[in-house]
Amino acid sequence: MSDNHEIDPLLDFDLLKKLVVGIGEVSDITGVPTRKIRYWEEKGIIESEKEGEGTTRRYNYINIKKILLIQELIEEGFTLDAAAKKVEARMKNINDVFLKLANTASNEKNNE
DNA sequence: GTTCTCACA
DNA sequence: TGTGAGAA
Repeated sequence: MSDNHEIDPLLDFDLLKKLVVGIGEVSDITGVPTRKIRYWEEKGIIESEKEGEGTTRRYNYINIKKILLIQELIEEGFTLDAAAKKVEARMKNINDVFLKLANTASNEKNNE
């Protein structure tokens, strides 16, 4: 217990992009059993990336986030489909907002 | 460690 | 909706 990162993962995009782990790690971190994760993926609720020639699933931080969010919603009583739908909508909305912010920023830049 | 499939609750 | 077990 000597790893005291003073960095904020949410602001370190390089770190975020390096956070691509196997299903075992994801299961370990999120507490969601590997079989559950595969089950969700089988249902089309989440997507994982197959790394190169291997068949093992790899998960980036977005997938992990998705798994965490869906798990929380399910624990709150939502069905799997409902939880997945909500998470999808939330992530899309967030993305849209940031795209608008990016456009606003570039517009102000061009305006000058 | 990972994958899949069949079966069961 | 999620798990157990067997096999590769």
